[in-house]
Amino acid sequence: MSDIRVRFAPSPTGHLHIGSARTALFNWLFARSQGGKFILRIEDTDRERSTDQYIDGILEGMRWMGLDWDEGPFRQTERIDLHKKHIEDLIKAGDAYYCYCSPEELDAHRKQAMKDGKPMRYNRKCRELSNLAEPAEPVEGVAPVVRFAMPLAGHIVIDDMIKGKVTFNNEELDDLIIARSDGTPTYNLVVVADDVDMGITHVIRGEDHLNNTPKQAHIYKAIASEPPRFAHQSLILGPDKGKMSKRHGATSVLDYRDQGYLPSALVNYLIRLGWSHGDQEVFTTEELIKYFSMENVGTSPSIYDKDKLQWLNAEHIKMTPPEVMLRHLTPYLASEGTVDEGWAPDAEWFASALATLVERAKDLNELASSMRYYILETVEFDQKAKAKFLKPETKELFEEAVKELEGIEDFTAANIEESFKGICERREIGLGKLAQPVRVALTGGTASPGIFDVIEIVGRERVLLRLNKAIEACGSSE
RNA sequence: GGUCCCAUCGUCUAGUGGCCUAGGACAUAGCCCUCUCAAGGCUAAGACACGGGUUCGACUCCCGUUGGGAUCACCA
Repeated sequence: MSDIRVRFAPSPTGHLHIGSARTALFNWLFARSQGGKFILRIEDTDRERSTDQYIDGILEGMRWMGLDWDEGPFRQTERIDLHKKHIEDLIKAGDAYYCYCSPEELDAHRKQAMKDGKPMRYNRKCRELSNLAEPAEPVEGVAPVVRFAMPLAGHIVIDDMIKGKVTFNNEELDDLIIARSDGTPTYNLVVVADDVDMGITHVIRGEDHLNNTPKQAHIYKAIASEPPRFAHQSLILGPDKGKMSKRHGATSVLDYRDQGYLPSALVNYLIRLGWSHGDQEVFTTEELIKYFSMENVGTSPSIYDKDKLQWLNAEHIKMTPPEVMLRHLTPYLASEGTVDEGWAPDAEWFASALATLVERAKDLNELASSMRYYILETVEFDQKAKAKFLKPETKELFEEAVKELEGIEDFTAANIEESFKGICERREIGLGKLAQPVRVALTGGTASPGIFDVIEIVGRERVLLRLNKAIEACGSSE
């Protein structure tokens, strides 16, 4: 056990984005590998855009990925009194001041600064007016915001666990708003206050927050606390090196679930984007916990590569034990109505059926649809396959196969193979001439696991039933 | 534009001054295996952005250039 405490703090203004999920994962792994605590906090201070529906989605996504939290979920909006107290204290201490500048005024300043090629910072008009000791003269009819008074000179060094030492000049830092004119606190105050209050020791987040860090570090100091350690991970980019967006693939974690990805595969992929352990590519989540270390986190942004994710998914499908796979696969089967949620097949049968399928499935949707011909009573023929293989002249072949299969004593793949090879020898045809039509008869299509395995797994009774249906489908020669 | 970050095959990366003729993986191409589809095996092609230093010696350290990214809200 250690005193390490990290947090994941999503804002519920959208789905659990793949990039946020990666941040959550880094935090979670750091906590789990160091014996620390992982805390979930919902940053819902943006009342306009936050919804409970998004919160539910985020929690669902995290549960699906297996990112369990030790404390929370806390909601920032429930902690608003604490935040307000901090703001009052800051004002009293002279670290913050009221600002009566109107949004229009500010906007005009920004535009002018942009035009002049100057930094777009607040001009600190009200700070000078208030001289920090006394509040600025209230302006009639204007509800003020509260700004944090940044140091005007000197510099601050952030010793980032990933990026190393990053230096910022204090004069570059803006007097950011910590309370809106309606009195509600804003993000930069709230994160710091909550992180202090929750005893967060390490802040691991996306690189897009790096520029906020010096400002927050000063707020930490002002509310009498040492800043935590920071670790800023690089971002995930789309294939065009721009921001990862829907054009590049799914951005919501739950979409990956729906597309048939195994959570362990997504986790594996996401962590390998910017972290490595020698030449190893495939990791179980347990291995990740064992090997994860901040030192091996990369510094450069990485591009999302769907192909590699897909490959990893296939690898994870191959290595997931049957009993775990059953749990993951059932919802996909159930959504097609193939089985119901409580499906409990014979464990041995399921394991051998799965073993034949696992080598050829890229995702769980594919796996489920192949599984159907093992589960259902009969199959529907693919029209093209039927036209090509279920011909009148095939009838006779099927009839012989039926007779042979009826005669096999021990209905195993090996015996079935022997018997089928006998048919082919007698008829002087290649195995393919027999296997393909039978494959269509049993699976409905032209691609499947080895035909002898299929026959064994489907079982004699259903095989004969389907073969006879196929004979009917062959029609008669005319 | 200011500030900050980043820079090895198309992509993810190994590499911490000599082990580098730069390794692995995905993707690509060819071959093998084969009852279909996969999986698998083998092989091929493919990178240190550029320019200066430092050093006996730079992919590795320093500086600059170029290129990419992030950020600059009464959003988080």
